[in-house]
Amino acid sequence: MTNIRDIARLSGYSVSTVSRVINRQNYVSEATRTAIQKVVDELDYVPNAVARDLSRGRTQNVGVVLPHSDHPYFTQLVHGIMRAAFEANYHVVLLPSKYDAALELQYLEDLRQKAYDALIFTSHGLPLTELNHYRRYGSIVVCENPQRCPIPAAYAERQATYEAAFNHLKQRGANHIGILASRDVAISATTQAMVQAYQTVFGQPLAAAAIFTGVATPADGDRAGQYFLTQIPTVDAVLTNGDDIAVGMLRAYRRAGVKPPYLIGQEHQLAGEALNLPTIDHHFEEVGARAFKLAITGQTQNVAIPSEFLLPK
Amino acid sequence: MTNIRDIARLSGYSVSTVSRVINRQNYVSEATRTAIQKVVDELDYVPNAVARDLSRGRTQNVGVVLPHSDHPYFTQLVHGIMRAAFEANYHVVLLPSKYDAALELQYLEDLRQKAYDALIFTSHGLPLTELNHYRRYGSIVVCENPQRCPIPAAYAERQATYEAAFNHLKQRGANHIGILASRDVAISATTQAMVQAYQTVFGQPLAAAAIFTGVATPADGDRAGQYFLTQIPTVDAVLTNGDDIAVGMLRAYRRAGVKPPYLIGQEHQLAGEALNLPTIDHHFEEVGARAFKLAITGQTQNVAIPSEFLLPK
DNA sequence: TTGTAAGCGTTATCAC
DNA sequence: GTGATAACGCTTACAA
Repeated sequence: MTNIRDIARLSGYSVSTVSRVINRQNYVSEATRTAIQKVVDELDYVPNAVARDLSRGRTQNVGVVLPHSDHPYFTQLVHGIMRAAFEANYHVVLLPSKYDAALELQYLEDLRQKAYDALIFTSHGLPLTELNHYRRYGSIVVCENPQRCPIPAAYAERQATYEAAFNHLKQRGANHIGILASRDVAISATTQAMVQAYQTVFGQPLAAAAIFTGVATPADGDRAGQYFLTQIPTVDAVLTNGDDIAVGMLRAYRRAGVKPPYLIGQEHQLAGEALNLPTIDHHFEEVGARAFKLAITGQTQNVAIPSEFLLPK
Repeated sequence: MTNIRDIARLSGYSVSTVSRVINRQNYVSEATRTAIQKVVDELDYVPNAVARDLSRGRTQNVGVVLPHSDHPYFTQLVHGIMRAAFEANYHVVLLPSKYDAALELQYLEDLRQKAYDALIFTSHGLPLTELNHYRRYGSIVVCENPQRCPIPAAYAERQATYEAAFNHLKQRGANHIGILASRDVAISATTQAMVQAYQTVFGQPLAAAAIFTGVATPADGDRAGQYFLTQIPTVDAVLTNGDDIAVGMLRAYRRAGVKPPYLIGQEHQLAGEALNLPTIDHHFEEVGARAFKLAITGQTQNVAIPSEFLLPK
């Protein structure tokens, strides 16, 4: 592989002059520039990107940790991150984690090894304090409300919107409500927000049996439907964790020939619109863009983006 | 920043011995290993990832060029690529292109500069011959049928499936058919496949007016609906380029209070299932995984994955 | 305007 | 088992 020293030797100039030419800097005479460019062209030379990164001490890479890549939460977030990263001349590296603590730790170690300038956790299994500990090695941003933990964060402000959704159900006269969630209330801030909003609106805690967790795909929604059909048939309204998931749930009721409960979706996907479901738009693209900006500015700051409760048109 | 030479100096051993310790290699005495490890721990030392990449001459990065990241074709493809990349210990770098030739060229130049070990084009604006030209600098794979161009490719074999779809329409007695496409028939192999399938099934070319292009989002589907409503009201069946897009198109008819034509979707999304639309599953995840494998093995080979025409259950 | 030389932090080869 | 030293390929003070 031909390198900058080869060009220097063959052109008869020094390495630094060659460097100036390939980086289009000043202080090079036109004649010199032409002579060096000629050799560059002849040898089909280009500078090595990795050597540049090493020399500069940064990569312009931002790692994005994703538990899974097939959920709208993550695709929307990634989309927002990419838009902002592109504008700032950064590259987005996708890091699948499956909520595996060992993997998450590996990515933190990669940050420490300067493989990325910053790391964005769209979600995570490790405790926030653990993530926070790695901030000494590089910028880290999470996409959730970090509460008392002083770590940079951009996230959807869900509480008020969940309350609006439950108020909507209350006004419709729903009196036995279920919710669907991705992860258990003990470990997920999102699930906590839903449960908390229920309590605020209805003045009493949500029964544990009314919370169906482990839901990430339409097929899970179907399972949830079967659960409510058989275990809690009196449920008359369900706040699901995705329009797609609501559709999966409806499938179970349709199969059973039973009138489904009133469903509210999330993520503002098309499947919901097709069925005229109310939904919640969390504006995750905006969240992603803001997360990226925090990541490269390195400010310890929290940005909350308000969600929106949407009734079908 | 503490580096391997610091560790060598402080531990009293040489750089090479330190290197052996941090890379867990043999030929190091237990005592030496312990002594060096102690200094490593004290100084909180980790090797620099970029320096390693430079020294090794490769990055374990694969770049994935995406015209846009919000279309199911791309998300499914990326998902498949990520799965395969993860298994092979590669990292996926997302490269947005918007079909911009200058950007695509930039990414090819990045490959040439060894920023990536390989590049996957999920779609592209540049001619295949141009991409092929850059293969001398690194592995390149496209996700379409490259026809006569000898470039590695993994793609969905659509022709037979489009024919199945048109045959389905024929049997239902449809006699005025429209199609929706992302890009013009002149530049898109996908659009060509649809048009060609129509001709094969119906024995005559599809009228140019029956092809509505520039469709990528549900809103575009809505526009397409308005077009057919006002310009070609006799259309009684449309092969759309996405379930989501079909839903957008239905919206236009619903607004106008007009019975919509019979719609076929694509991508096997949930929106289609909600409305009982027939659809086409192109198995893009599998395509992505195969594309990745071609990318790292470097074989000049074409892999065609058959699509599937699906009637609603 | 150009050149020298010291980084950047590893890995790999070969000698001892 | 261990160590010198040469790559890897570039950027950037600083000197001339």
